[in-house]
Amino acid sequence: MKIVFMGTPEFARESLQYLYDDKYDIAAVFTAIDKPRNRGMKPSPTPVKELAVKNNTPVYHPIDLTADKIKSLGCDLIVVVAFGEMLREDILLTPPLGCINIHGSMLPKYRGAAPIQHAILNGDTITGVTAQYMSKKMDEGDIIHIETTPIGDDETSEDLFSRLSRIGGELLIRTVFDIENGAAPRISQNHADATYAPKLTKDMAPIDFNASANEIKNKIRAFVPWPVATAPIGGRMVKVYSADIGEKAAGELPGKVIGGTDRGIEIACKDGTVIITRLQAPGGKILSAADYMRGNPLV
RNA sequence: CGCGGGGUGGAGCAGUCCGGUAGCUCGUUGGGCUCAUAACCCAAAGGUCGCAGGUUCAAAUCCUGCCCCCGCAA
Repeated sequence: MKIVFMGTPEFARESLQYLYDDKYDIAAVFTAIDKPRNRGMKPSPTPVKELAVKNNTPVYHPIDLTADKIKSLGCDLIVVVAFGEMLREDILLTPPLGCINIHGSMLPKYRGAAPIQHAILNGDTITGVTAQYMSKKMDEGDIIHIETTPIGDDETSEDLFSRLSRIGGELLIRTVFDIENGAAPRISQNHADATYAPKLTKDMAPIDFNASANEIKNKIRAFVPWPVATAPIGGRMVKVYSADIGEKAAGELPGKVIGGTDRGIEIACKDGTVIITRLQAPGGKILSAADYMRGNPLV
């Protein structure tokens, strides 16, 4: 079983690690080009590239991605996990066993770039990982397996990412095994139930306090570790990393900083209050609300 | 050489522009008050002001070099 793996971020790295651990023959890895990242903006390799190099696997970039190239690699199967590039149809048709993808939601829910964040943003209590055969259109392929998992009340996208990346890795192994043995199901999606999960952007970060406490808390959880929800406190925008729902009834003007308690910084919203418990001032570290309040004004 | 913010008792910050005995909130320790308290009152301890060099009668503060942390990019 010879596999070509395509992926870019941490989430994909985990899946690739599972393939290595199970001794699959990785003919080549495709990943995004080294991009300027981190402080200093120096070009650095993607997590997938780092792992591939460590395992002496040839690394290619999207510019090398042609059907001829895939043919020359002689692979049986292409595995795509969070690659960030669409595959053209001629490439999809090249490997004898097809192209499969691991997606961070229960398809057809949350097709698109940010399924994990949107599941939390919407307050879902369950999500999952889908293994699908890839089709021409994004995340519309036939489903092979779905593995579900509950979402915790205080779980952030960061937490869920790390859990789903492991679940995804295990699911991938199971899926590849089934394909190898001709036992993989193929269930077409019910397109009428499809929802979409577009990429989050920075301009979505400011919290709208005219929303309910529940919606605000979900947004805060969904936006960690990026782009991180923001709120105006003490005359500047601070990043909010966690919050609880207050008990007070509605009444104050939404967005008004009511005050600080031992639990955190309480801010009015549409149907009550939210209590910010961890936050980060511009240029500063992430602090508990109690630490923050010792040296920073609330108004 | 990409851009910007920051490093000050245990925690979070002010003071730096305009050099002149290091301050605030909290914590810690001791004492007091109280039926009682994480509340209140009194007191105390605790700091090479990131590191090194320079200027100066005098440097947290001005100059030079370095280290570390945070944000911008996804």
